[in-house]
Amino acid sequence: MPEPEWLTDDEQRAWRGLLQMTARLGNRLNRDLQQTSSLSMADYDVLVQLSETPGGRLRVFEVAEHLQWEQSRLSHHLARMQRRGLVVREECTTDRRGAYAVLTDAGREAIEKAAPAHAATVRRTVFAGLSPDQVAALEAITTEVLSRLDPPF
Amino acid sequence: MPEPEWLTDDEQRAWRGLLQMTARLGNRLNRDLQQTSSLSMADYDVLVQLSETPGGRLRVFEVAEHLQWEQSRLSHHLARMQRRGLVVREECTTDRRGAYAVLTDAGREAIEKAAPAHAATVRRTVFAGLSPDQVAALEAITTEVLSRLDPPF
DNA sequence: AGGGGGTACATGACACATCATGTACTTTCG
DNA sequence: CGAAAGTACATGATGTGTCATGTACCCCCT
Repeated sequence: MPEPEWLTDDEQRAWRGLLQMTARLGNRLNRDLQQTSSLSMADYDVLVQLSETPGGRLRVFEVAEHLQWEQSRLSHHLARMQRRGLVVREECTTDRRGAYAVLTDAGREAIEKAAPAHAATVRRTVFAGLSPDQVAALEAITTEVLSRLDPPF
Repeated sequence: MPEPEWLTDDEQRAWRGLLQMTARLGNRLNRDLQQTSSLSMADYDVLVQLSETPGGRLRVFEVAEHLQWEQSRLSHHLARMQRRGLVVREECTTDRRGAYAVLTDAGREAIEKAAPAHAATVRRTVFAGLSPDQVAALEAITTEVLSRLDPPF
C-alpha cells in the first residue's frame, strides 16, 4: 500500500474554496429563504419533491430516497412540517406499515411563492458569474465525485 | 430590469449535482471523521485553525472570522469542546472582555491523529477522480462564486 | 400455517445551529 | 471627564440532524 499522500497546493486551494463556497452559499440561501418565505432549505427540498408528483403525494421512503436523507431525519422533519400545516401524513392502504406524505394547499402555496426568489438568488450568486464551459465543468465534476461516493468506496 | 429568469437545463443539472455532491460528501466526511477520531467536521475545522498558529492560541473572534462562523455558534461549540478536553479558554489581559481559545495537548493529539485519514478520504473521493484542469476549474468557480457572496450582493 | 427475517416508519436522547438577549468592557466624542 | 455607542463573549430557548431503539407489518420458505 503506497499512500496516505497529502493534497497538492492546487488541490488544497480548490478544496478550501469548495468548503468555503458551500458553507457560505448554504447560509445565504437558508437566510434568504427564511426571510422571504419562512422556509428552510430542508423544507424547500421536501416541498419540491412533493410538488413534482401528481397529487403532491409520495411514500415517505421515496422522498427519503430522492433527497438521500436518513429515514429518521425525514420522519422528524415531516412531523415539524405537519405541525406548521405544510404537509400531512396519510396511511397507505396497500402497505399498512407505510405512510404517504401529502402536500397541503398551504404547502403548495408556500413553495410556489418561494420558488421564484430562490431561483433568482441561485442564478444571481452562482450562475450569473459562470461561463457555459464552467457550468459544464461543474456538472462533470459533481457527477464524477458522486460516482465515487455511491457504490464502491 | 429583465429577470427573474429561471435556470437553464444545464444549470439545473449542475446545480442539483452540486447540492447532491456537497450533501453526500459532507455526510461521508463527517461519518468517517466521527468513527476514526470521534471528531466532527466542525471540531476538525476549529482544531485546524488553532493548530496552525504558534502556541495553538487564538482570540475567539479571530477563529470566528477565519471560519466564517457566527460568534454564538463558536461560543457554544468551544464550550462543548472544552468539556471534552480539546481546548480551554483563557482570559485576555490586554482586552478584558475577550478570551483566547487554546489548544490542549489532547486537542493537538486528536487533530494530528485525525488529519492523515481525513486527507486521504478527501483525496480518494474527490481529487483522485479529477484531472488537473478540473481542479483548476473548480478553484476558479469557487472563487468566482465567493466573490459574489462577499461584498456587493 | 407459522416463523424468521427484512422493511416502513416513529420516537427519545443527545449533539448541533441560530436567534434573541444579557453582561462586561472598550472606544468615541461632546 | 462622562455618557452613549460599539465590541467581545456567554447563555437560554428553540429548531434541526443523528443514533439507537421500538413497533408494526410484509414476504418468503419449509
